[in-house]
Amino acid sequence: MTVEETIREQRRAKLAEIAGLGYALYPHRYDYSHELAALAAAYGGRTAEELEAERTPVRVCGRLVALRAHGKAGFAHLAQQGARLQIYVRQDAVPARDFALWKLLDLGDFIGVAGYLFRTRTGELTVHAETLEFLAKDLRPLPEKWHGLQDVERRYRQRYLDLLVNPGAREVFLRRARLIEALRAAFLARGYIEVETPMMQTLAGGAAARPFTTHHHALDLPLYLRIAPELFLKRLVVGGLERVFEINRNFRNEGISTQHNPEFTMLEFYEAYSDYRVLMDWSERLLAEAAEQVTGARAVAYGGETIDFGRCRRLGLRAAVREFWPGEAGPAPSEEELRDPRAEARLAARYNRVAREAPESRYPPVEIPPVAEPGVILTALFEAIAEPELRQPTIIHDFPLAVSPLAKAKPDEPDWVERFEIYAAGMEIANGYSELNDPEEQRRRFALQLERREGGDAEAHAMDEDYVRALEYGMPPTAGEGIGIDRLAMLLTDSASIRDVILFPLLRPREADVGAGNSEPDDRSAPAASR
RNA sequence: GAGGCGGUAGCUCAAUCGGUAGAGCAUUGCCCUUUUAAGGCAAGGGUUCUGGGUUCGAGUCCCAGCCGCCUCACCA
Repeated sequence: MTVEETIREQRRAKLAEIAGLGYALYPHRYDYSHELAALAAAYGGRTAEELEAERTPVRVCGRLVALRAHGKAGFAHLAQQGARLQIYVRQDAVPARDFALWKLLDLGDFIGVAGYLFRTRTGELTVHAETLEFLAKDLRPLPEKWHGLQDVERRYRQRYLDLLVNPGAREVFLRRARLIEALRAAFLARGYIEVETPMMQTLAGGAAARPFTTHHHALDLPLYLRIAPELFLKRLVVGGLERVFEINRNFRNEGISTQHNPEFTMLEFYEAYSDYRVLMDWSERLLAEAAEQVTGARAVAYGGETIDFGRCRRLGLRAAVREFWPGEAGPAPSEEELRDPRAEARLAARYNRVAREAPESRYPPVEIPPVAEPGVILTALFEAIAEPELRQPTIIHDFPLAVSPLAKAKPDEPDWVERFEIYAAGMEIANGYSELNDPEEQRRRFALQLERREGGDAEAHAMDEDYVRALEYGMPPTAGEGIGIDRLAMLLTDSASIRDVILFPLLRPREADVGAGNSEPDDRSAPAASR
């Protein structure tokens, strides 16, 4: 028998003994007078003398997270909602039955304690127990008490343990919750309404990505998990919901990395009668305020850097290529060169010669297709050269039309669109544009995508006839944007991996864990769905 | 998908050049009525990720596999 099995047997035996004392093993409730945090807030300032004079009666409950028995007495700490409180149990102050229970308690068990407040010799606010209730048993040993749970894999697979023993993990997810709360409040204050659009779609549109496929039995209908809510949200703008936002999951059937999880949370929003300039201004304020509300400051520490959301630089895409052009690849291209679509392949070739020689792949080579629409190669150059260098919050604006099938063209430059992306710490965290609302033009753009799709590009957009029809009913000038919540959460929690800000990131299931947690097989999901 | 690194007791970690797998916490027993990493005495606990191979001898070296992490590719 392993140590763990031994402990489980021992604790089951203790559970039987607890039953023998007459306690319910899984009672239904405990009526407490204070949550632990509230109790500390209310009485944390009282002196020992005041507490002694008041003898304030309290009823508290929580999980035992520290246990120091001293024979005929003992101390323990209860934990509840992240707060801790010490209790003091002595044989001559509690009923004999409760003291027998005390002797049978293990770390991890849940109990309720009624007693009065006092301060110990060392000054700690403590409940002097007068009665104990048994609430629930922990049959398995908790991870070690001061190193916590270090194994990264187990932290992800058994997040409950991570949350239980690593205070930092709890803080990350509290911050994530505060971030979403702050963003939601900001949109509601701006007159937006929150909506939910289909996660299962018959056609996965709104982004360039490979979708997951699924199937509806009753309708015998193949379905895709959405890669973006964009086309549905804009249908709502057509329908007169002129300021809408959605915070929800997108699913993209692509690689996993420190910045990519197959399901991720996106805040996407659209407002009528605005353009991308309005959204650039608004996004800047939104990010600064969110950073401040979540972390207390606009400048946040991230991986040894300080990312200051209080200042957001703006840079054209072409200007960014010029600014970060590697010196080894010769002089940076001129503005005119960058405006010339025919020069793109030549510039990329010049860059690639350096990229291939650069140490440690600092500069990844870019692909140069034999025929490319204007701006495609330039965008690839931008991503290779500039993106990793954009450490401070930066708005990159104006993108090639060829990589933006849903964005409105710039009036003075038909091959370019009114689009921007926001970068911080080398990551793309937002993408917005003036929405294309000309149905004929949209149909042409879809047709171009269709050609690419037929040419083997699995990520090219499909034709969405209903979306074009919606546009034909008329969509006001509109601007829209998506903000990657997970990546923003990474920045605001100083997390190096997206998995650290997603409670249950996707991992390959292990045989021992099949049927548990997020690796649950399909056939077991049916009863849950019918609840 | 490719490359690099890792997997030792329930947890956190050791183990020299290939030579008897250890420690702390946790667990069990005894003592202990103001401790807080409580303390003292004693005890139990190992498929060294899995399967092969080399060797007198493998946690250590070699091969294959599994899982994870990092980098790259794809992407947001």
